[in-house]
Amino acid sequence: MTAEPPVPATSNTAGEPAQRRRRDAAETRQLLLDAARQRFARDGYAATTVRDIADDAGVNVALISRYFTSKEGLFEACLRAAGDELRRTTGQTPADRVPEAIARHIADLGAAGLSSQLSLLLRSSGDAGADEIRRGVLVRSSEQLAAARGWRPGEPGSEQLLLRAQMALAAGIGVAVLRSSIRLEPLSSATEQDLVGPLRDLVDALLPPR
Amino acid sequence: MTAEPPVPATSNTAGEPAQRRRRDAAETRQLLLDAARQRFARDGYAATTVRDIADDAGVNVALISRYFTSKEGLFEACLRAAGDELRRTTGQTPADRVPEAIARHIADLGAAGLSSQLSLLLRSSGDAGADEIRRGVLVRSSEQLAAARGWRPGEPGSEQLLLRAQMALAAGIGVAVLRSSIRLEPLSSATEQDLVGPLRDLVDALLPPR
DNA sequence: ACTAGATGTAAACGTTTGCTGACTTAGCCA
DNA sequence: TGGCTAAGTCAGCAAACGTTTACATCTAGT
Repeated sequence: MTAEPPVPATSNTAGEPAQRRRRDAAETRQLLLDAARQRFARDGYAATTVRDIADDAGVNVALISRYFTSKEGLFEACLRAAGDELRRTTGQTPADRVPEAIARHIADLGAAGLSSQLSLLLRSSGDAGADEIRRGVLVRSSEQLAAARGWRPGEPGSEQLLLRAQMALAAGIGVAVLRSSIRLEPLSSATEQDLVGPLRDLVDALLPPR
Repeated sequence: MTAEPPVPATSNTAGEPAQRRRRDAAETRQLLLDAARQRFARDGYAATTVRDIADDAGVNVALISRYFTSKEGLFEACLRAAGDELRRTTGQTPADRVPEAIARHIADLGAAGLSSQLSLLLRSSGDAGADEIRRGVLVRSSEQLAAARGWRPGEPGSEQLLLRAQMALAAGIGVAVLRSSIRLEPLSSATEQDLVGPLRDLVDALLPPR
């Protein structure tokens, strides 16, 4: 679980460390982020304890407070990371490739956990600050999604387009949760190839290509 | 666990009580169910305390243990109620009216809380029993949804249809949560009329009418 | 009217939670 | 090599949690 073989101190100047340094604040931070994202996405905020996260990361509990101030702070950091990831997808993807990109996100159940980053956006912490971050992430992503199909801010009559983009986003997130958290079969065992077809139909129906 | 809830023992012949009887086990049970459903759907299982629920219902905390054995038992009861409601929709609705039915569920943010019953299906309690109930509800509902478009159990090649039905269900639940729990605008303020069009496009794209 | 049992109340129990402060250890440079 | 600081450890606190226990009060049947 945790026992890492002792590693001699390396005077690594530039190269990425092949082995983990025994004390490395940046890496510890990242370990906590990864563990927290998975736990929060799968079990929700309130059901996850800081001791769970610390154990998963193989790190002492007190370091959560040190690096992220509080459990809330850790959650917000996870949310920001998921937001960056999602915005990268909805922003940098050509309009006709969006279904494939969403399918790739949803399908990735692995340790990288793109799917869990999606599920995270559905989890609430009860904290106003975190809720605002999540809402911002979702608004920006849906706006980027809508913009690819012709939506422009304030333009009359294009409000419908934003609404439809948010529904597409909701659909993607719903599928991700039912897959990775609820583990509904056969949805849970479906491969990326199984998902991309229906997702294309779904996205094209909600946001018709111009 | 053996404790069965005490029988209501109301000798009410026919007429519904115009005013609440000062002591009425059946009504107290229902008050707890309603309050719990809303709380669980909006805040999740772990974030909801039994004291919250009891206060919302205007009832003493200890009565949760009396009528539902435990917090878990109350959650399972909520899930069963939501399952009955959902099965009624997916089962009794003509195939071409499914989008309207889903839209009606999602749109209903009121006290009746059809929307919260949908959101509830996305919430996990961490308990194996509750998870099994929820999975059963979702499986049966998606099977009914798929059957309306030609799916038959075990029929080769129709597995795709079940997968698509589950994705449609996931989409509906995702929209419900983003609306009622996350309160994402403009999705949250959209009316039933705003929702039914996109939902029809979505359902028809995933499950083409035969 | 009386009583037994159903219904509701109040207070506390033991556990788990997030978080903190004092402490120890490792890494780095003079 | 010493020593200073960053990084990590440890034990424990106060609050909140679900649940239980002992008690009070209402209702229905006789």
